[in-house]
Amino acid sequence: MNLFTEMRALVIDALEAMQAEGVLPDGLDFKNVAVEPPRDPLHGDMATNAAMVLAKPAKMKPRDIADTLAGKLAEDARVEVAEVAGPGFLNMRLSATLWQGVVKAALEGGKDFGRSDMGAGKKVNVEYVSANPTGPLHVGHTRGAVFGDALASLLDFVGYDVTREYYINDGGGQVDVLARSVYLRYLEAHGQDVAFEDGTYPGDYLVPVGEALKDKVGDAYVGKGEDVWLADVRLFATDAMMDLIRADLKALGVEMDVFFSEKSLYGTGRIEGALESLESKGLIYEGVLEPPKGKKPEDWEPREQTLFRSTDHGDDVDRPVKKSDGSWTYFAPDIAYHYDKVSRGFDELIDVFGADHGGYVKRMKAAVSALSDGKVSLDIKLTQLVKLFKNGEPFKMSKRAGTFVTLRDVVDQVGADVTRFVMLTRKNDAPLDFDFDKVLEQSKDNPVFYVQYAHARVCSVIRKAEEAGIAAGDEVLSAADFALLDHEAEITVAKKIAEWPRLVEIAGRTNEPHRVAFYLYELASELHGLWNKGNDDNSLRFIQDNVATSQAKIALARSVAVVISAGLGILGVTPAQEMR
RNA sequence: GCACCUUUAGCUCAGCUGGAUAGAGCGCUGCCCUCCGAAGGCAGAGGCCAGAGGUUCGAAUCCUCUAAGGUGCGCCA
Repeated sequence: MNLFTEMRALVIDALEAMQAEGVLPDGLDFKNVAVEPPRDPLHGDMATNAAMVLAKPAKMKPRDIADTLAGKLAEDARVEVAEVAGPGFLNMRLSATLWQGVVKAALEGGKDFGRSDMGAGKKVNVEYVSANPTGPLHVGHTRGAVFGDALASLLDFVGYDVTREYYINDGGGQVDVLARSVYLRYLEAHGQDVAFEDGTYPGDYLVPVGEALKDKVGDAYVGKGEDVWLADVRLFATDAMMDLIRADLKALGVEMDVFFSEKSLYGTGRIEGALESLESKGLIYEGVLEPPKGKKPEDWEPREQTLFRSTDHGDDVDRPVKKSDGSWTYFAPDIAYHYDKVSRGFDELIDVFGADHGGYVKRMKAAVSALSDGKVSLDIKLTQLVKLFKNGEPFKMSKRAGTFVTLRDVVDQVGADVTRFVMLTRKNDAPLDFDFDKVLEQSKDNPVFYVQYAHARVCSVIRKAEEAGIAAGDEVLSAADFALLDHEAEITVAKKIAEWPRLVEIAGRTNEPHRVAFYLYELASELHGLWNKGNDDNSLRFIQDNVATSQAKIALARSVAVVISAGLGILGVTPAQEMR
């Protein structure tokens, strides 16, 4: 139930009636007619731009349209006042009954209040994290993980059929490096002194992997050449790393539906198949690329390569799919992977990358556009850097100094809930400051606390009410006499709740889960505001002498908690029952 | 050199995919607690929405150009 779409329908009905009466000409396009909350609440509860949008095509003055429309709208019981203002805005003030009904709807809807069928069950694939399986996840991955996961939940909430997916880069050279590094740890486990040279991973996290390898194969690989052990150790090591990564993700509350292995594309004809598809469209050719201007690599030599004509689909230059020695570039399996996603019947694809992969956006979009003949859309969301702080001081990460911060470090120190919420308090493409101390602060400065506190306060009210012998279960509350919620301050809160169904649709349409976090902050602020008014005005306190009045007021508070809980659910955060 | 992202109050950031007098928190100024709901509350000051053009009834939002910062740019994935 979205009150704004409901009222928009009413406006459209009225406009059509005006057409039937000959007041408005036929053949008008109502697409741009919007019903929105006005910026200034003094203007009313909802405003429509209908008169201004239609003035030109109808060859009429905005005010003439608006006057007639206002008269029609005022006939509806839900509309208290409809008046024309400014350049032709039509402001509506809606009846208290309508807002009181929102409270009831929220209570009855529970965690599903605001759920939408906007996505119409379309299949969408959200790919995120996709970190190389060479070590534990770090802070940058954490943001991508939280963002992707919240986005997936959000899309589910607005009616998409969502698949959460992780692409394992286990096909390239870096897993050989991993295997060699594990081999060194393996030798170490056998008591040998080893040196970690450039091009190996010296991290401690491989020590147990080396030991586990020793447990598995004994000394079979000691003193042997790579031809004997590399393939086996590579598999062993990537499996171990994926176990580690899966555990890291789980600690953060992220669970994938699909782990897709890059390796599975090799030697199975799948890369060839994807490229054949492009070739059949005439998008593959042999050619020589121009060197990048300005900054010319010193060892640049023109050479002929197999190229993908991505410029036909919006890219700036064509991209190589084969190296000069004939092997695939990293882009080729990427194409094959997205071809696979298209083949699996997804209507929409979303990739979540770190901002350092911004350069791949156009070529991936070009590939998906070419592979699906423009039928499947690909949206790529880039997550910007996370800057770490401790006590307000920048915290520099350095692998050598041992101050490299992993996902696990963050979750262990501040918890998954706080981590997730904070990571969503910025737009994905804006840099994020993360201060280990501030995020745990229990004050109004801290949005995590502020929202959690609002939820906890409601829980506390309900506990107190029940102690006082007032029934306050959801079933009882949904049957409360909502007409008792007649104070302006209470209606204001109800109006904020009414925005929730609209908000999630906007957030879903723009693929921006941070909007949920900001909304929750505003909603929490409304509750705290009402609470504070109770300090001055006893009649605004939730628990009153009269049971029916109490139940109505508690129902309002509870409806706030319900929406906070649903919102936090989308963000993957557990609502707090009490603050400790 | 090119592409993408960013630029909004002193600071950190929202801003509904074009709407009315651009918002929030912090900070600042001034009020408000003997107690019953102050881990606070109320009020106020603070803006050339980086700059310049354009599109239209209407622009922080869309287009072009410029400036500053960031990320990338063929045998690394």
